[in-house]
Amino acid sequence: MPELPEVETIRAGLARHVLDATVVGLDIRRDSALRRQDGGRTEFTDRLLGCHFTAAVRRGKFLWLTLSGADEVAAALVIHLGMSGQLRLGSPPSSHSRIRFDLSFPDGRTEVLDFVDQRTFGYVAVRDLVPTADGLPGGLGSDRPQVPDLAAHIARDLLDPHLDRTDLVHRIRARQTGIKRALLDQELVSGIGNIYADEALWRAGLHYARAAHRLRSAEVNRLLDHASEVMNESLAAGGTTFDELYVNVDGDAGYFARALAVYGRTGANCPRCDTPIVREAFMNRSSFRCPRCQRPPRTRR
DNA sequence: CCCGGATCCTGCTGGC
DNA sequence: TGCCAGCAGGATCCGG
Repeated sequence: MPELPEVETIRAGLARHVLDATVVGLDIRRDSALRRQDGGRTEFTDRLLGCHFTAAVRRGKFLWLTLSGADEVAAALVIHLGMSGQLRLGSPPSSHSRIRFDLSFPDGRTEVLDFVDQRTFGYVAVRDLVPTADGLPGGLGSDRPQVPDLAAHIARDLLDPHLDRTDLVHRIRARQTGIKRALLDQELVSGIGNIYADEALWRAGLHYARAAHRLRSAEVNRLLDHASEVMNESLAAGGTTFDELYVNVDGDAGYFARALAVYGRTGANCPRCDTPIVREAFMNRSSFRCPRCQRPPRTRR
């Protein structure tokens, strides 16, 4: 399940391997992978063929390759991995490959880039770039103040040097909802998914249902520090690989799964106090927590 | 406007 | 052994 560290690992891989590559061929194997493409496969093909990639950029879980070519409008190939999307370079054919990109490099070398996606929540699309609301760079990997229209509503993430932390804390505390729901809201702060939300809450000793507006600024700041710390640690380990639905562009797994304290560890002992970790349904998904380190809030009546 | 629940999808797993 | 319910969860859509 790619969250910020996994998407960033993939972005860095693309930045290393496909910049300056020209798209010389496309094999669209499943139309639904283009469901966010205006004009469908025709427009996708027309806008992409002959372009080359100029930068690999990321904001939260959104990834894009900026394009240079015949198109007069600034555009990018937007990639959202959903929950099982992968980008693979020079990998053997996969039955879950949705789009294949034939790339040609200035030195004459060729390579195939595959968008692989088992559970099909991911998508790719060529979209226009629009100015950022704050005039600051659109994401990690580019100095241009532009983002794809599709990602214009997505907030900056915790690894973004232009994130306004004071404003973020203020906006989280203005929410009439539980703290985990706020952490997962990509319009508040992007990049955090179920895994890193649970890990950050465990590190901070907070229950997922604690009311966001009842937390002190210092508590929210501490929680965000933990979230950014756990994601940086994961990034250093190449991300979290559970069930092989996440690998980097070279097909390698990440090693952070072994460092998780609570996520997916039902019945295992809390690393801090040895109490068995519990799993609970919350927001239509699983939440893992230590029942001792993360006590439920008293319900108001 | 804000909040929260339902929904899309596929493949694997566990229970009977 | 075979079948089927349940589970995994990104973002988005819609109703209250």
